[in-house]
Amino acid sequence: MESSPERRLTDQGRERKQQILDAATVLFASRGYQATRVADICAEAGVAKGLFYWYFDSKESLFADLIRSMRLQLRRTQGAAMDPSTDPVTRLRAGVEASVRFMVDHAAYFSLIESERTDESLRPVLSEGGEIYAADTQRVIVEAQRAGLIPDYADAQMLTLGVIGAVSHFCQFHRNGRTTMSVDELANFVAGWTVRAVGADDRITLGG
Amino acid sequence: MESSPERRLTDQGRERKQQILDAATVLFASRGYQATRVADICAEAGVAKGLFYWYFDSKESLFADLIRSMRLQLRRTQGAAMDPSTDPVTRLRAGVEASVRFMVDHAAYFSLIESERTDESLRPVLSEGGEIYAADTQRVIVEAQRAGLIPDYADAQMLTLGVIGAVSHFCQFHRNGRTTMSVDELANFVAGWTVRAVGADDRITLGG
Amino acid sequence: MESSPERRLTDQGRERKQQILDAATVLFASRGYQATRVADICAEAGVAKGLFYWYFDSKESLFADLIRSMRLQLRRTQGAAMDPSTDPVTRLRAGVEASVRFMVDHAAYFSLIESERTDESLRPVLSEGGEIYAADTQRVIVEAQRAGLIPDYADAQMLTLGVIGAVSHFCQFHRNGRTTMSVDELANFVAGWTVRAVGADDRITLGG
Amino acid sequence: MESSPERRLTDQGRERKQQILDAATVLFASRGYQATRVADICAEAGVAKGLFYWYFDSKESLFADLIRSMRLQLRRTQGAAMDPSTDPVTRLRAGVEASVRFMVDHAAYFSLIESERTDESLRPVLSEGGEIYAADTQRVIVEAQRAGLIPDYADAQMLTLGVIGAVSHFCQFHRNGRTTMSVDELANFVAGWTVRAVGADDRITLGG
DNA sequence: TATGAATGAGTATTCATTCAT
DNA sequence: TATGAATGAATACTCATTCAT
Repeated sequence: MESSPERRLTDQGRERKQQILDAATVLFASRGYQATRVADICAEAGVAKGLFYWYFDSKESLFADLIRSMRLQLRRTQGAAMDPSTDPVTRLRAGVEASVRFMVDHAAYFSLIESERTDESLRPVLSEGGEIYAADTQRVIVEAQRAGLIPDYADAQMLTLGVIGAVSHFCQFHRNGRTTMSVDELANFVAGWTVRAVGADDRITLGG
Repeated sequence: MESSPERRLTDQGRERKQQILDAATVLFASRGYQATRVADICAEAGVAKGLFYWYFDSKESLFADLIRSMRLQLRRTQGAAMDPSTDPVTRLRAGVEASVRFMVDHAAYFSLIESERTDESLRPVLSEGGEIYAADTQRVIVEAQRAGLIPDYADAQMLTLGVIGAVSHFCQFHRNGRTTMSVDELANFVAGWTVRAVGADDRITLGG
Repeated sequence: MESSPERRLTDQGRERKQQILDAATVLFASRGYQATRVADICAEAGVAKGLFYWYFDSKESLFADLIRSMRLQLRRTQGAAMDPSTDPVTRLRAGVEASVRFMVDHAAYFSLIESERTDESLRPVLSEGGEIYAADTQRVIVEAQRAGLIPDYADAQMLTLGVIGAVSHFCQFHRNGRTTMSVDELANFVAGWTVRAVGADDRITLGG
Repeated sequence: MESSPERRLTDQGRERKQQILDAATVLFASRGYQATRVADICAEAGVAKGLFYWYFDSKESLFADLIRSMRLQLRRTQGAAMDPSTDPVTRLRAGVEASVRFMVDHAAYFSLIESERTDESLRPVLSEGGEIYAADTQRVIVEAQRAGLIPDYADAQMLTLGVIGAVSHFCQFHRNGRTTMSVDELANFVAGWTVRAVGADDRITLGG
């Protein structure tokens, strides 16, 4: 459960750790969590198997590290995109677009997150940080509802889940080559899709 | 790849096979495919380990059987719900509602399908029948676009992917206890969500 | 260890048993004892798996039956070929030739016997009847020694082992396609080989 | 097919590998290849089961290693015994004697090689190096024929097969306790047997 | 820090044999 | 006699993790 041994790492140490993280990222993304062996990761990273456990407590904890770091970046990116001076729907749209761009760029990580959901041992790790990432989205939806820009089809939480799910799903499709849209087109399409789905008047934001 | 040994099953045989399938369903759903041992399935079904291989070629082939059967039922259920005498958007709405109801009833199976996507060995099995199920949905969307009930935000395939993804996603949320909606409320909500998302005028169908 | 259940077989029963024996013969010879499954034998014989155990106690006992029957036939054939009115070396030669002919005709069985020698479970079965078959050979060698036709290079038992080994070995080579000799040439060659090896004057018997 | 993972072994590593090889040798020889479990080998060697696969790719590959090494040694031993300055028949005799001595000393290995011939999976391994070992024997036989020391009863290849077969057969008998000859007696006897069998004048070499 | 040898629990599948019908 | 469903012991191989150096 715990991520990694608390160690003061030298510069070389940080580098080594990153090598291992990078190797794991590539392999997890292409083969999945289960099918990726610790031995593979070490081989890919060019380090001995024993060293893995100097930097990480376990394969699972490495995975958790990866997920956490990715979610954090996603949240930052999304947050940065939502200009507080704009109206909530515009912010929702901007957040979705930024999320799509980020997810597509880091498609490998996110397909992982989505795919390993029923792995019993990973469930805690995976469900852990979801809410944090969702918080910003939910906030704009609540604001939009208060401002009367979104009807009360459902409570904000449900709409938030829908938005996040849609972003993730469409990015998966893109990753799997099931659409030929460019990233820009995709971002725009998904933003439109979610804005309409939550019940905001599409034209308002388009015209804005 | 192949499902199961070709055998003429007696009534008792069919029953036994079903026992094993049922046991597998329960366990796969709660633990995932990987974490479920053939031995567990047999214990749960109350049969000897060897008998598993009398009815199935492998753990994987049983899983494939399960998926195939579930997809078939889903398609039938959805198809039956779409009254051809109604307009496309109404049919879309009806299909989505039926899908939601069915998926929630069989949540265990579908969480599996969604979750095991990166398991290398299962990828072929899982991607195999996806398109078939999507066909009916895509058809109504195309019709709706031709009838001018849905704008050309995107091509029908992309919208179809979105609809299916939304249904599946919301059902997952329900299964995970992340919403307190009743099934009826959920079905209605998801139908509204998708109809709005594809760009249909929500009121038309609501008023119909 | 015991061969088969003592049963009074009907005509049909005897036929069925023979079907199974025939099937086993073919399969044992081509795949070896271990690699031949009881299920394979039954499939080849066209009977249900359960029936096997009506006619035989076990896979091993069937094998024992096969071996015994083959050895018996070999001994009869060899015995018939050794004309008691001729001198011992001539008889040896005749016996070897007959053995070679028989073994080559039934190469499949004998390669089995030779090959499964270290299979722990088969050792008793396989070593059981060897002496019986050797007895006739040993007798002529003893006679030949007494008659001064063979020097005392070694005791008769050792020479007998050598003769039998040679017959079996050369027949294996023939079976494996390692010689292009015809059966007649082979029989003649092996007879010459053994007669010389035991130390008999080759010319005597050739001229006889 | 391949023997073992390519690894640079430390001294300790070589030792460990040898421990496992030794254990396997003993067990294969007494129980046969099939009946010997990897777990048995490891227990006998006093190492954990997993370590087996650090040094060997599979049970089969270990067996192949064993066979190859033994054949190589046999050939060297035999070759060293055949003094090139002597006549071919003397060399044949010397080679046979050396082979017998070596085989009796390493009876365990060779009974294996002879016995596992029909094991489907081992056939390639077993037939692989047979010819190499035979080459030296065949050479002296050809020379002897050219020198007129051996009549043309048969082509050299057939005679070679016979010689090798005889050596192997008699050594089996010795191993099985079917003769009470000492190793020296056995070596001398088998040499005489083969030299006579190929048709060389026994006395020439005895007098030499 | 770094290595790689060592550990051992864990698992899908096979197959001779038994048994109810 | 005949069937084929049911049993369960047996086994090679994997891989996360630990440890001596």
